Amino acid sequence: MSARHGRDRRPLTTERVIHGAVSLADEIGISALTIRKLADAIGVKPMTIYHHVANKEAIIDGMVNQVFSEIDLPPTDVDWRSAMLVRSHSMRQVLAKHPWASPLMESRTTPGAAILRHHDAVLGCFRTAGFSLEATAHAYAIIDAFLYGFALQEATLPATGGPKMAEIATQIARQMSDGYPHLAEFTTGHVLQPGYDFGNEFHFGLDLILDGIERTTELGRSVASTA
Amino acid sequence: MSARHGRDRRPLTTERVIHGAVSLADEIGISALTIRKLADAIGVKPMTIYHHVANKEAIIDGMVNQVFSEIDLPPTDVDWRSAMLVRSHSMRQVLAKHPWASPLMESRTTPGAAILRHHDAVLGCFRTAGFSLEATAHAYAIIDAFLYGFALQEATLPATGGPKMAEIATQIARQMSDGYPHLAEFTTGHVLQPGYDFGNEFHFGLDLILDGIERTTELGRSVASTA
DNA sequence: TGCGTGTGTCGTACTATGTACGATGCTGAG
DNA sequence: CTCAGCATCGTACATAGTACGACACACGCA
Repeated sequence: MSARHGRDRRPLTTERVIHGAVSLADEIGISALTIRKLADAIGVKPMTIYHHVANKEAIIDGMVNQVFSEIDLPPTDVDWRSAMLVRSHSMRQVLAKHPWASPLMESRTTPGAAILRHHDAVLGCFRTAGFSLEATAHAYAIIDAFLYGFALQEATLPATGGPKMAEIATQIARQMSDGYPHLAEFTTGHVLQPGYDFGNEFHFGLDLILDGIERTTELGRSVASTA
Repeated sequence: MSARHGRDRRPLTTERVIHGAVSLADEIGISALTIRKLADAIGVKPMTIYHHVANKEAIIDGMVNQVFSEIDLPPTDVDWRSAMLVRSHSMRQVLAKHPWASPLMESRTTPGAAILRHHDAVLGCFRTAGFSLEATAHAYAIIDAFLYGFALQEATLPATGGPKMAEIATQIARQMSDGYPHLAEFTTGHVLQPGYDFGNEFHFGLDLILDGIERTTELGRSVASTA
């Protein structure tokens, strides 16, 4: 604890501000992240922070950049599908660790180095595999839409499988049994079942999308259409 | 203008508060939406609002509920794929009209009637088409992940195709031509090309996903695998 | 007709937040 | 030892959400 809040003799750096902000946001959420609490967490007074960042927006920019830096880049020594599996799973993991990040990742107008490096690596993965620019755009757009959207959904789950969720859902289910029959059926018959884990939907969805991309890039090969 | 800010003799209602909040958020963004500005917009003093809603959170809840109510439900008189096309395109349109909504749609812990009705209708669409509960969960999860994620990406585009975007992108491209070669290539060779429109990725992605779902539900039929 | 009652509206004010401004203290070069 | 520069901080202001109580007006009843 004293390490956490203790005064550090070394001068504060921008990195320490950003790292502290990310950690604090992980704990209390981004909406509760205030300059004063952040100052407390890193052991300085509020105004000290402004000697290292221009304003709170710059802190958010730095936080997003750090999140990107935590995502594994697609490996260059395997086929594109394996590479995208690696980076997608890594991205899901990172976004689950920082639930506040998903809505911010795409909304930064001043991207940092880690963001540019990440996008460059993903684009390079597709291009190296022989994707046209258009096919690359298609693939990148749908994969990232899925990743961000899934992270958004996953971020709101109250500790998947927790007992409190079951209790709440049961309560809700009772009220909606008439009026929302399908919702009631789905909740009691699937979501509240013992083995249910929303996270499993990730693998299904990602495989489906990668399958689809693979198919569209195989136009020259002998592939049966679904007609 | 006098209609906009003029005092309305009829008593204020919760609906007027919510509608005003949605309109104002569309104009100035959700982060700039304050109680005082909202009060101005609907022609009352700030504290009057609190006679009709408990707090700002309740306003957000109501706003999300209204957004859901604007989304067309999947029609019940066509096949599931056509029905999902209708509701997906409607959802995309609504989320594009309310760019602030995407991050909030899935984060409400107290869903309103329109939200429940919407989810019930979508679940019913799949169940009526013969989807198992598990297949329904798969389909719903991946489709909504894509819809939310795409809306998130689309929300940040600075007026797709606008001239300002091209200027900015060109400036960025110059700086990143060394260090981010693929990003530079992609930007100048595709994004900045005349006919480019990110919105087109929506149809590609949605079709790919619906194709994939269709395939997984056709296990009994004669479909050639990609082996 | 006059009067209380309740409902919708508002004025004031308190707390929390981002952050501008200038003061203070420490550190290293001469 | 001195002093200049920089990291740190104290104070203060504008704006945010909203608690509390006052006010106005319409309406049922004597």
